[in-house]
Amino acid sequence: MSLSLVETVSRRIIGLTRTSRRLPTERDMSAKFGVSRSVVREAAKRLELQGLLEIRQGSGMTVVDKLHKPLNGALSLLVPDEPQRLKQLIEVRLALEPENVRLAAERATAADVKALTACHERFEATSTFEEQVEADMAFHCLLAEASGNKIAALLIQSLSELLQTSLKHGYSRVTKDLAVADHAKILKAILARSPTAAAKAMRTHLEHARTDLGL
Amino acid sequence: MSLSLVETVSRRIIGLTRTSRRLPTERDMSAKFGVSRSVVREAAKRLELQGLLEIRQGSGMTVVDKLHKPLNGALSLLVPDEPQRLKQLIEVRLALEPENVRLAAERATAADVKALTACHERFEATSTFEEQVEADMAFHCLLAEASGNKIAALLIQSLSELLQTSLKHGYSRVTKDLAVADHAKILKAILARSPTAAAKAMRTHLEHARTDLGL
DNA sequence: TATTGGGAATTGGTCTGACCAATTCTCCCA
DNA sequence: TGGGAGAATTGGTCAGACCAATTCCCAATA
Repeated sequence: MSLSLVETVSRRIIGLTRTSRRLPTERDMSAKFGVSRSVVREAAKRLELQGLLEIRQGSGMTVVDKLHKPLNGALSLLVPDEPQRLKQLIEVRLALEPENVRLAAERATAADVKALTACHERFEATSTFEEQVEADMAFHCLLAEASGNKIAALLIQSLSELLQTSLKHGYSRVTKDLAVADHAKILKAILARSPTAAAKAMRTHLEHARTDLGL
Repeated sequence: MSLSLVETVSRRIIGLTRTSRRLPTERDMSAKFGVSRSVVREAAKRLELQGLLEIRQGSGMTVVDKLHKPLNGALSLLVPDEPQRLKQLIEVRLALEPENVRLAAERATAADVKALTACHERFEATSTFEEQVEADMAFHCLLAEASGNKIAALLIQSLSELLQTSLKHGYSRVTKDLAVADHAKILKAILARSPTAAAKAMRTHLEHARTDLGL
């Protein structure tokens, strides 16, 4: 069973994404690969759905790195009900994130720590709810990156985006200061290279978040 | 900003997937929706990539329920190196699965328990490595289902399939009996409605698995 | 000289119809 | 009744035309 043309062209386009932020046009790639424009379209659309490209009519194709996007789509389809999805998202984070920060306490690089610290300071300075959610989620994503586990990082990125989307509908934060304090404890534990303290602080933080959201 | 035709047709096709296991042909849907065949193709291809359809040349389109597939694809692209991916998969499972079985101990239905028991017995009866891996992974997927958290279930399904794919390359099991005993302990803890014991048993099991794989 | 607006060019989105490749169905023969 | 061959069906690819969104370029005005 040989590869379909679309699959073959998809792989060739992935090769192109490795060397340039902008891709040739559909027509150019069609000529270059010796296939019809519809095959190029299908291949490109596949890569768009996989989070590797962004395609704009009249503008062309940009290479992006959003491999978590497919999971966003899948989870939205899986649990269409938003409150229910929010509840399950929190549960999964309660599983994943303590372990992430435990690993982060062991593995975080100087660059990780620097990014986390900067993000934490940014969070402290936020004023609108939207800014708070964004900075909060960004901190969590950086923690997952610091774990050194790419799969965990992708999962958290997806979960965080879905959470952000859900939180845009009908929620408000009354306890930002508590979250800031929680994050500080997590960061402190990581700086101290104390996995157990980091995991404990994260559990506490997520339970606070769960309470905050009335779940 | 209005929906593209492809997006609109995708949604209409999703509607069709709710009522039938087989879909009309591209040509039929093209006529029915009043759009060109290429739009129907793109819409159908999107749903295929999302794990909702299987499309066969000459045969047509079958509705499936494989929402975890997009994540499989994403993770394969994210961590192309198989040993590295295996390592990270185990780490993520070490985070997710103890929490899954903790919830399962609280929430498992009679049907969950029945399915787990049957799966466990099937695992005991396996002889080839391939059968063992399949039954092992099936047990884990059922545990995640029993947690009542659909998101967790999807994640475990994806991780399990990727694990299975990886294990097809150059691994062999020398400690099936240990795995069977581990599973029995997990099942027993769930039957006893003991979340703490279940989580502990799962951690032990996964550490055994990690050792087994030499990671 | 710099900025803005309008029109042309470019790029993706959709359409149509033709033809190719894989699967299924039907009919006929042993 | 079962198997094989050919026809029909279904998805995969091609080519070219046209539509819709964006970018680019040039000219006019401040």
